[in-house]
Amino acid sequence: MSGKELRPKPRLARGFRDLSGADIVARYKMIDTIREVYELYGFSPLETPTVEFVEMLGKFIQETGLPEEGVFSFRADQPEWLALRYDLTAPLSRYFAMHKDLPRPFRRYQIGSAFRIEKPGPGRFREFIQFDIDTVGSASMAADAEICCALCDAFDKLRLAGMYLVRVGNRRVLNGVLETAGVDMKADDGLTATRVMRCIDKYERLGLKGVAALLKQGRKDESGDFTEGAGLTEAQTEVVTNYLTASSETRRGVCDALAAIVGDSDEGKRGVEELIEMDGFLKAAGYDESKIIFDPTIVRGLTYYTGPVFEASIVDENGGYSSSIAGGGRYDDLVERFTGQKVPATGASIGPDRLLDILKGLGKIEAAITEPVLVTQMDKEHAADYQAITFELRRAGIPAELYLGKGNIGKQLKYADQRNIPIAVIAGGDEFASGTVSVKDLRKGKEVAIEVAERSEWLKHEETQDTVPRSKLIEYIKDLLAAHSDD
RNA sequence: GCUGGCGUAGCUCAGUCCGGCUAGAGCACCUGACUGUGGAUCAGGAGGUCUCGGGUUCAAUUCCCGACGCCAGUACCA
Repeated sequence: MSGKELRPKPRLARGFRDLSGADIVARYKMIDTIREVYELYGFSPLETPTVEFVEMLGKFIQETGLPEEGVFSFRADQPEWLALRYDLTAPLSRYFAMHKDLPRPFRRYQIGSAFRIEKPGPGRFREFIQFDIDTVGSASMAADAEICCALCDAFDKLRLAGMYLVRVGNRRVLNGVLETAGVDMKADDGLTATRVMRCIDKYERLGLKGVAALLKQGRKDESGDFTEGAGLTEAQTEVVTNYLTASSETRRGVCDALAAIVGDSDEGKRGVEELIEMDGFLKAAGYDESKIIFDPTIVRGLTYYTGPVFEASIVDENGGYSSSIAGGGRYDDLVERFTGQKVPATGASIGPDRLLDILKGLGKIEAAITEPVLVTQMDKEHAADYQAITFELRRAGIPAELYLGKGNIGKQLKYADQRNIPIAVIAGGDEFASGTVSVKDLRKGKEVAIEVAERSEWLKHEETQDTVPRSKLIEYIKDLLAAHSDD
């Protein structure tokens, strides 16, 4: 009575959400589908903890000794900073470095939440799931090609065939192009290089002109906010835009076009070579340009990529790329941080939250949850019988629930109605006297209700309920459920 | 982070410009009409520190300042 102002208001921390019922079932279904594909490719599951030392995540600022912004970090019962993982790739590197006896190459898939302190937006949260697949310890382009194929298979299995495209770029090619253009990638700690990546990453949204502006002096957007440019010269910018517009009907054609642009750069030549190799593996595996293409505008914003980079997007009806549903690439330096040894690695990450939104939007996933049969309680003295009926149904494999609240039969049926329960079992004095039970077909009742206005008339509709011998109950309900699933 | 918009019942919102009576509506919820039957209908009920804090005023949900939160755009995102 006095504690009202002490009572906390129920609320959620910014960027977090509750999920329930059908949303979760849909998620499980989607994840299962992808998992089957990954296992078919020979990847096996791995789970790592949600919490890591902030140092393991590489999100630690040397000078200040504090965690970087953007990570959820805290100190619990020890002096060292802990953090919620920021992605699944850094924990994978840690795991690989910790277990020297792992068979190499090490191939795993992992699904789990990652956490980032970022501005939440539509479909963007501070806790989100990632579904990663990686091969650690293989430098072969077959590993990269295979990752792309696995993504395609997963999307196909999710009934997205023909609606997506996996696009592949290569960091080495871009580095080569910049080298040829005379951009000093090592200058100012790679800041210029980073900026160039980020500009190109915005190509889809800003177009060639916007990217060109960003590459040079910078660009003012419509809200008046000025974004600093990468500071390239006119001539250098032209080389980059040339690179971005290199295209061809075939992957091999893109390689040829790129070869002409990278000039004498060894790094660039090697990048083109990698793409040619990938193309060979993809062809041999049977994946043509309808699924996987080469696209120079794919660079990815992250700095750690060292070779091929991938991005899977939904293709809208204008042929544009609307939403990105997976991304990844080769990162040969990530394990080196721990072991000092170069370990080549490549992988990709699907964003299940966004993918699920898309699947729902396209009606590609039915998110129905199985509601149980409800056994209602009418007479207290028959409580044991209701219990018995409920377990009888369960033992027959029929999901069933005994009504555990209080209230008369009307209230119990209302509960069933709200929960979308298909069938209610009703038994009172009449039924017990004659050794029967009544079975109410709530779904049919719902259909009938649409056309009936008068209550008296609605109660007259007797086809929604049947009284059957107790011994026939299971059989009757099974038939009824089967009839439901038919339509 | 920056710019703009918005914070009134569980939800969607009116009222606020131009300060004043008991702050409203729809949906949802609860009770009853209906005794052993969901929906619809009808009648009734409950639910609000009008985001929070300060200021102006006889008087603030309304005007002013600040904080926080939400939405949109933009930036950032190993």
